[in-house]
Amino acid sequence: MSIPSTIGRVAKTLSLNIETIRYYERLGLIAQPEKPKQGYRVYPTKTVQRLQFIKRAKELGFNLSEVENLLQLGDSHCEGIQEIAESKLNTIRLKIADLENLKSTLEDLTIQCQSNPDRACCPIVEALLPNS
Amino acid sequence: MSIPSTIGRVAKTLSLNIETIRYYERLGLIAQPEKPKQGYRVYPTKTVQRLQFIKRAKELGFNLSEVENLLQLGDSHCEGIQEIAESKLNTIRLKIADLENLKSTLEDLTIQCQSNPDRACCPIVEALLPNS
DNA sequence: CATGACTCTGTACCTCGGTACGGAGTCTAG
DNA sequence: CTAGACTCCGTACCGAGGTACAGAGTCATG
Repeated sequence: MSIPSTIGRVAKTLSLNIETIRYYERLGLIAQPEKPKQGYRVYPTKTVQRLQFIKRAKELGFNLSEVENLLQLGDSHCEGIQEIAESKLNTIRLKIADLENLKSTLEDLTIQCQSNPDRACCPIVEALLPNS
Repeated sequence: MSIPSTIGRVAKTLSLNIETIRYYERLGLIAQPEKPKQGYRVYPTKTVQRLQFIKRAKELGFNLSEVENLLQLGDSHCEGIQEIAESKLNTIRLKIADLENLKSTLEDLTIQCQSNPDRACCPIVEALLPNS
């Protein structure tokens, strides 16, 4: 028999807090797993993967309700998925474009900084604002 | 004489809450403006731009202490700026790369979805996880 | 000069995303 | 069989980022 995936083990392998896992369960982001051994949660691989996905999505800056939406993509049966995915994609594209803007502004800025003869000035706020 | 930029007007033009502006002042993100007219804050253009910048940066997913760092770029005098800017640039580049990953995964996914003959399945969680 | 709109300061309160803790039961290695 | 580690549930608490008063003063318009 393989060692059972109890909450502590899952938490350790995913680098999540035990309480966080239970918190996600309370929120309904993951299902409560079977609790055969006198009430201890034992997690199936699917749920562990789901937790892993939640973690990854959060690191990318999605909040928990957005994560919930993303997970719906996997839960539903190819119906209405197109729209959810497309709108999520648009959000992502916009975010990338904005970040690209900010990136090139900052790049220009550091170049200006490097070739700056006097060490006063650095009109950065002025440089950043025209983008918006 | 032009109409004075009181807090309410600034809030309205930037779509910020009045309390939020005062909150940023408490945090030191913006300076307390002159208060000539019997104690009413009157905002110079610089501060309004600064607020605009804060808002923009926040929309891009920076938290307030990161925003503070970004603002330091504009406040300081070309000393030590290079390092701050470079590290901020790296953060941004990583964030963009991550989002690009997620984007292409989602794009593949929707294509798979479109060409899916039966409307069951949609193995999205499985599709997303291999990236991590 | 009064009425309504605006602002002031200070403090209390709210949501989100967790985190910690108490008190009890369970499991396991020696 | 017992000590220590793990888990259960419920509730309380935390930090970040605001948001909402209350009670008082100010300004602008008829």
